[in-house]
Amino acid sequence: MISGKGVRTRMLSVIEKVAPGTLHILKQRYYILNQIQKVGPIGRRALANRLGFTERVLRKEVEVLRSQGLIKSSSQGMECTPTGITVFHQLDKLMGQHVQSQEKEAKLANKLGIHHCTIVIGNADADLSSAGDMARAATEVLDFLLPEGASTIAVMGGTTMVRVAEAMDEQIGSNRDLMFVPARGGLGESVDIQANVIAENMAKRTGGKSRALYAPEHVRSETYSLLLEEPEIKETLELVENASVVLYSIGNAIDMAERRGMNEETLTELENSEAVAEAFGEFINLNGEIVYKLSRIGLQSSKLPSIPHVIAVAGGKKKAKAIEAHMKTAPPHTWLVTDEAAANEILNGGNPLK
Amino acid sequence: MISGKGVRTRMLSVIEKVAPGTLHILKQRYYILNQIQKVGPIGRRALANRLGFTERVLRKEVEVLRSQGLIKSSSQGMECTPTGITVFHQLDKLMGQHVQSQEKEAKLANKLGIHHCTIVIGNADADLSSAGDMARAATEVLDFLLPEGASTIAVMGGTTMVRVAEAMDEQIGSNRDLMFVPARGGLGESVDIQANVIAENMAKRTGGKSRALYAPEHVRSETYSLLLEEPEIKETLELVENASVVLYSIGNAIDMAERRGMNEETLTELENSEAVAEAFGEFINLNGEIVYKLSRIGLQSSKLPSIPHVIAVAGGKKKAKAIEAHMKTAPPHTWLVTDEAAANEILNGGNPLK
DNA sequence: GCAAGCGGGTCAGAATTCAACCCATCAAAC
DNA sequence: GTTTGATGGGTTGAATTCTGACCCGCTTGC
Repeated sequence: MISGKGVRTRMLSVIEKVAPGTLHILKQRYYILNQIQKVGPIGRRALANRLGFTERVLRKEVEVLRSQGLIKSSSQGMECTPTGITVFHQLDKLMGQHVQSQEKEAKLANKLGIHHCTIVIGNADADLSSAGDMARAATEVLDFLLPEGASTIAVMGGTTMVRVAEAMDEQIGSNRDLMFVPARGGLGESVDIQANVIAENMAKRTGGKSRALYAPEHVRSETYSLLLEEPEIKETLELVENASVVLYSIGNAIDMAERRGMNEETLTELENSEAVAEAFGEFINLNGEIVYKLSRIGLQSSKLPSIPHVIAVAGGKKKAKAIEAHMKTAPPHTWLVTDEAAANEILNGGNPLK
Repeated sequence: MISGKGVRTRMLSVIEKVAPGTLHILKQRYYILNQIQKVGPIGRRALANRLGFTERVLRKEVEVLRSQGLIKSSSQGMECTPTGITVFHQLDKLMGQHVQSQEKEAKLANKLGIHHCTIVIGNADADLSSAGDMARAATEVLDFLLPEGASTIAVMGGTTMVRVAEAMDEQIGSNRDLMFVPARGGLGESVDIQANVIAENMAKRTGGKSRALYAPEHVRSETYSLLLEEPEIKETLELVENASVVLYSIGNAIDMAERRGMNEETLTELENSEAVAEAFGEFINLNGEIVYKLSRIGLQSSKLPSIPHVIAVAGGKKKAKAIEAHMKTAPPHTWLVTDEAAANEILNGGNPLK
């Protein structure tokens, strides 16, 4: 028998699939109703500041809510009507797990210019449990976004992704026909954290299939074009381009460069160009500009906008700058899974009280 | 225990309340997916014609659906992906009763420039049962739109509204605190079909409250302003202006004029000005322009855009022209409840095959 | 009385939507 | 083999909406 919670979750999932962005709108208005109800009569500017919205955006939302008779305005500020309170409670049940840290998630998503983010408790730098929590949260997001039937999921490598793979189980694969493919060729990492291995591991855990993508890192351009014509590689690359989800992590530029054993010269180059973040083998500076690129085979970050679902997993205070930089180039529908330490750092320089 | 259907209905209702317009979007895409799946590979123009959308609008919708991986395009046209079929079936369960006549409702709503309409089987001119069906459909729409808690409903008079009142029961009133008010003062009708009586009847049937609005029809302007200051009238009028729903019917201009015993002179005037429809005591021509107005006390049609929910009930082949004319001035969020005879007449001059 | 905070108004530029085209291409009919 | 019709996709300009940055009059609490 289907539980009420199951019905609701599945239902929102379908709606988000058919009308992408609805969940975003519902979340925003949920946060607004929640705050208005909790903080009592409050003004537009104060509320906008609280939720990290601009005044004008919040104003438009508020106008809708008022036209629906959910809130009313007076000279003291805005407050919920009885109808508004009732609707809020229903909405509360409806949204369930999708609104946890609530205001903080809204503020963070807003600041980063993306629609959704999930914040788990802790600091991935310090305690291992929050890394596991992020991984679990990532699989929940995946479970929410994926429809029944066949889907292709492009995955990247890295230690974070290893954890995500470990958090997966046959629940994800039930009623689904999943194909995991590495989003990029080898990036010089050690074997156990390579995308190939992770894709295979995910497939094993969820009862799905996987493909490998073996492509040497440094090749001359003639070899490169020949490689792309290899049937096996070509097929896999097509799968990657048409994937319905891409699952990846964001790293610190210097850490990643070292882990990948890049030479002294390149390291200096990266430092000079002020690279702070790495994702998809691309090193970017604080402005989100690509300053160095590894391996041209596989998914480029420029292709992300055309992938239906994009899930980024990264946490820990030390990764805050990298996340912030990366999100400047990420498409708005990117779903970030992070932890409180990173969130606080991004929002207000690490001060959780502000 | 809450049935699955109940959960779904209530849930969509909450979503529509918080994010008005969502249901409209879901419906549109439901119709599109439905057609694409049923008719097989089909082109943009052919599909747009089928559903009564303009090509450009359908194109935007289709682009969203494709970006979500629900449909794919080839030189033969568009068709559903396996994912799309699965999602459609889920959406089908989800929408349930909200999509009955499907394509026809979409076409009609589109042609009239409104978001929703409900079409019941039959011809209200010929058989009485479809008048009852419309009334029942209207109460269902009301049940869907109304939140829990307190709401004010402004109602008009007329035989159609009498039927709507008869279709109401305590189900509508459960968990709700309803107040029915006449939207307008007396319009010269016989007592049993006056808004006052209908409001009282609705209140009785749903366990709610009602207010009366007694205001003479023809008054000099001094008397008029004095009347508006009468506490009892003033209060009721404020309730009307702040109503969350207005429920009314549309009539044929000449029929209504006769029923209200208007004099020969005025009748001639109406004929000369080519009045075809009447609603809210306002007579309008084919272009939706007001050519004559009864009673200036109460809700004006110009105030409709600011009322959260607007439900119009009118059917029968003879009312087609009136409905069409009236909808030219009605706000887009008006929800029309009509019958097949009127719908066919409006869509293609009465030919149901076209 | 006064300042702070409130809702609401305004206005220009950016972004998006929409209609009305045209075009190369493909498939089926001739 | 050619023609014809329908396909998806591109483009352009008008209309609309969104959004940011203001200002204003008002109420409220000090």
